[in-house]
Amino acid sequence: MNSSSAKPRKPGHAATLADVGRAAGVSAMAASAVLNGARTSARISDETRERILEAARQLNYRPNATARALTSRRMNTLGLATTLKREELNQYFLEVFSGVMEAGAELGQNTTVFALEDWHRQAARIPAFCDGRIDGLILLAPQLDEQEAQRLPDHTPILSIHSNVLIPGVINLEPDDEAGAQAMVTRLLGMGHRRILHLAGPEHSLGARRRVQGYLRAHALAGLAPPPDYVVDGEFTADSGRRRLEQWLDQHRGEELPQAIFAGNDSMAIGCLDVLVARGLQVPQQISLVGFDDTQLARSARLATVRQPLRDLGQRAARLLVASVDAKLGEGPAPDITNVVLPTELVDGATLGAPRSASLLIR
Amino acid sequence: MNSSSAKPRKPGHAATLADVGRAAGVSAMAASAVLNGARTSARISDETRERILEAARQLNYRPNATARALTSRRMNTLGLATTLKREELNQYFLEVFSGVMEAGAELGQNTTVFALEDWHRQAARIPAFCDGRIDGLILLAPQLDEQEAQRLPDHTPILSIHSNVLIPGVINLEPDDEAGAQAMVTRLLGMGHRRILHLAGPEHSLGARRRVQGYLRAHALAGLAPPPDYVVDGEFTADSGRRRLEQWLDQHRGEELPQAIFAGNDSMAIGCLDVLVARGLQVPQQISLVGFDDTQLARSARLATVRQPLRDLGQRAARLLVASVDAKLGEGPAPDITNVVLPTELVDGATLGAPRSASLLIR
DNA sequence: GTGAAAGCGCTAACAG
DNA sequence: CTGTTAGCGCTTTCAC
Repeated sequence: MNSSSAKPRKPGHAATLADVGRAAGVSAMAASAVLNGARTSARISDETRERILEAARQLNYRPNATARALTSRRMNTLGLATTLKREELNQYFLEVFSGVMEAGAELGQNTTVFALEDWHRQAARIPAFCDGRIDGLILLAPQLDEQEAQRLPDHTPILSIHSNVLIPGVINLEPDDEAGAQAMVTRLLGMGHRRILHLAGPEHSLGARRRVQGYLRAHALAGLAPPPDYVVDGEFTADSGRRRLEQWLDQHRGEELPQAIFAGNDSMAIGCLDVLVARGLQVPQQISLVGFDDTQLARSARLATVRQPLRDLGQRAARLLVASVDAKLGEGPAPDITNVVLPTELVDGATLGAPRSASLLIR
Repeated sequence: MNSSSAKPRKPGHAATLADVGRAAGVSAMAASAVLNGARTSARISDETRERILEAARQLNYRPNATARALTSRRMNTLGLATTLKREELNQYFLEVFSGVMEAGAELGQNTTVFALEDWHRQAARIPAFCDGRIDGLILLAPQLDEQEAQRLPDHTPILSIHSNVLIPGVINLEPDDEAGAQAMVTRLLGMGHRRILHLAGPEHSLGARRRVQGYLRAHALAGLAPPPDYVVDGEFTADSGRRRLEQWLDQHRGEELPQAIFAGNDSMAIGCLDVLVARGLQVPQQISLVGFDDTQLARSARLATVRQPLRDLGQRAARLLVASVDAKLGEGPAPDITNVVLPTELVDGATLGAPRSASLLIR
């Protein structure tokens, strides 16, 4: 047996454990024991161990992750499922993703992203993600109905962020949408704003609905009622913000211009800003504009907004999910949490000012 | 043998091929053949096939990706390695990533992201990514020296975007940095700007250096020379843009204010904008500001910038990489491309205007 | 101290 | 047409 010559593999093949063993003149599992620092390795002679380590170094040995996963039932990879539109980058995703990556990396986890075009249309793809390539799955702002939620696989730990429905057995993390919206609108009202247009997110988004509730409650608590038709549904994208505001302004031509716009999220606010600038309206002198989320867009546009702790949400999600995975593999206690609601806070910006005193009509 | 009863597995285990076979009263490989639609399956009786399909449906069978990968040597997953700073989200990454996801998804590929803190310090981690969990790796704006490049594993196809060095055997995609910078500066000069401060990216970034070259060449071609100390190195982050500009302005107090700032990328430009606004300077009436990249930040801040086709870069990367993977597995020809340079284009914005006529001193 | 054997879930190449 | 066998690379258990 040519056990001495470490035969060079043609490029295209990684060295295997057997290769290392062969090169070191030992069995593959002796190599395995040494390279894993397993307790078995204590019972291997120092000389042999050295030879094995040297051979591994020479051959540039890297354990194959898929083979390892097959036995350990673990890939050390987290999945993050989200909708990513072709047209517009999702800043909300980027913030959460970055938190997941960060906390995941600290726990030795990689992150794989699954992009869905639409939760309802593609819900059937979710079980396919849980085919062993990831150990746990984070659903980012999923919109599933009861039925779809029931069909989620139960052999892979799942966690949702900002979910539309509470899914049994699935931890959910979310910001306090209603309180955040209420605080922002209360602030606007406190500054004297009375005609506050709310460009809301989509009808089917629970978070969007809660922000509307906050908007309404702030008014109610102040003993006020928003003007009629002052809540408009949109899509959580800049393009939607742009189009909906245009449309609304066209429909309300000749009426008094709102004193402020409270957009359902930062992207929509950016879309609104485009429209206002295009119409030559001065922000915030003639009209104030605030968003929701506190993504980087808000910071770059100097937008006043409601901060939700997106990065923190992502970090917590990763940590809780890893704990769930550990628990499933019998390596720790399962997190005894089901639903976490994180607080929001108001963020100042250049787009928020006192309401104008003069009357200004939409044209 | 209790071959008839599909014994319900305790949750926590996915159904295996053997389970399906057992439930259908056939062998695992009969099940495999049917479920893969392999040509072998043509030779299985319709009745058996039905039973197998039914059992699979009942058990909610999903083939295990890691087991499959072990034989097929393919995970259908692309890796994307990048630096992600804790403090600041990388918009450049988001754009490219989104292109990779998009084109990858069309080819049935998932995307796993690997975050490095620093290319040099963590270059040694790269081979570990290529341990079978991904089929090919994209290096996003890597900064490797010759030695580190040599140590890249050769058993996994690798492709770089905007690489610092041309790595043998690694396809590289990049924008035409120099031409883009030159075009922008030529435009500024054409509008009458003469004192154009260039806040460049880091010294060790080839892209940043090329942008400086473009800046200088534009001047040279116009028969002009930039004022002394008008090229300043920075870090490609908003924070760096902020700090470096502050610093520079402090050092040049009492001198004439630049007429324009050409930032090395959009993030830096946003940082500059913060400083200018904080100092009460009007953009673009008193000073123009332009960036580079055309990320979403530019759009939200209405920043004039140089567009590099980041998304397209990502898409091409994914397609070329998949082709390389196919080729490696003997399923197609290898792409015969080594280096692709994509054109840039100028993007208008609200931060670019004619140079002020009045003199204005830094204070 | 070290090696042999079995198995993770799947597929491919054979026999029956 | 169907079942058996072997093996992908690794780990774990158990003899030696």
